[in-house]
Amino acid sequence: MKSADAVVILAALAQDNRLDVFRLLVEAGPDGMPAGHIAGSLKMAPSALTFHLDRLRDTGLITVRRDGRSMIYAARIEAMNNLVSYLTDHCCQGRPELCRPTPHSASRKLQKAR
Amino acid sequence: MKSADAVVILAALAQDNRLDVFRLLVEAGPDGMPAGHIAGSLKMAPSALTFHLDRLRDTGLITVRRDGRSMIYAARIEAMNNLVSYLTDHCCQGRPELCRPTPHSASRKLQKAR
DNA sequence: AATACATTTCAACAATCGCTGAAATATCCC
DNA sequence: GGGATATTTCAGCGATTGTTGAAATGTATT
Repeated sequence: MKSADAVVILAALAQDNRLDVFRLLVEAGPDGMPAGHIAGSLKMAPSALTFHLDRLRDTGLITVRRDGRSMIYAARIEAMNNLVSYLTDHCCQGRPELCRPTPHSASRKLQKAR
Repeated sequence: MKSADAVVILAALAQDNRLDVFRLLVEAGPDGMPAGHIAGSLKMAPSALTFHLDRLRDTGLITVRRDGRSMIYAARIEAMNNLVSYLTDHCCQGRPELCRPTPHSASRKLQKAR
C-alpha cells in the first residue's frame, strides 16, 4: 500500500459519522446490513448516509449489493488490515512492536468460532 | 481511547503533507528534527509546515522542544500505538488477527468468519 | 545595539466538506 | 398499472481546510 492510498483510507475514517458507520458494519459481520438499518441505528438522514457510504465505498472499506429494495452494505476487513499494516510498517521506526502492542488492551482470547 | 479521539488522530494523519511529516519524524527517531530540516526535506513553505505541525501536535502525535533558534519536533510512537490498538479493538469483529496479522500467524490460513 | 537566522502569526483566498430537503429512481405488492 | 417502500441524486448552504505571502516574534552572533 502506498502513502497516497493510506491518506485516502484515513480520510474516509476521519469523520465521526463515517467511523460509526464502519464500526457498525464491522459488528454486523460479513452479511452486512441494509442502509435503512444503518440510518435508523445511527439516526442519520438517508441522503447524508448515502454521502458517507459512497466515500467509504470509494476507498474499498465497504462493499454493497442489492437485495430487493434494500442496499446491503458490509465492511471489508481486508481494507482495515491493509491500513493497519501500512501504519505498523511505516510509522514505527522499523520496530512494529512499538505500535503493535501485545494483546493486553485487546479482548483477551475471545475464542470465537474459527 | 474513545471514538472521538480516534477521529481526531485519523484526521491529523489524513493529509498527504502531514502523513509525510509524521513518517519523516518517525524515521528521525526519538531525537526528532528541527522544523527547518522538515521543510527542506519535504519542500514545504515554512508557514504551511507550522500549520500542519500544529495539527499533529494538537492530537499528541508529535512533541516539540526548543533548541536555540530551532524548534525540534519528534514523533510520539505511543500515540500511533494507541491508534492501532483502537483500530484493531473496534474494527475487527473481536478478532484482532483479522486486521493485525502477527508475523507468526501471517502464513496461517484465514478462515471465513460466519 | 544591530544584524542575521529560525520559526510562527495573521489575513486573505479557493477548494472541499458535511448537511438539509426536495425530487428522482428502483423495487415490491396489490 | 398504481401505490408504498428503500435508497439515491441533486442543488444549495455555511463551515472547515490547506495554501500563500507579508509581517511579527524569538534567539544567536558580533
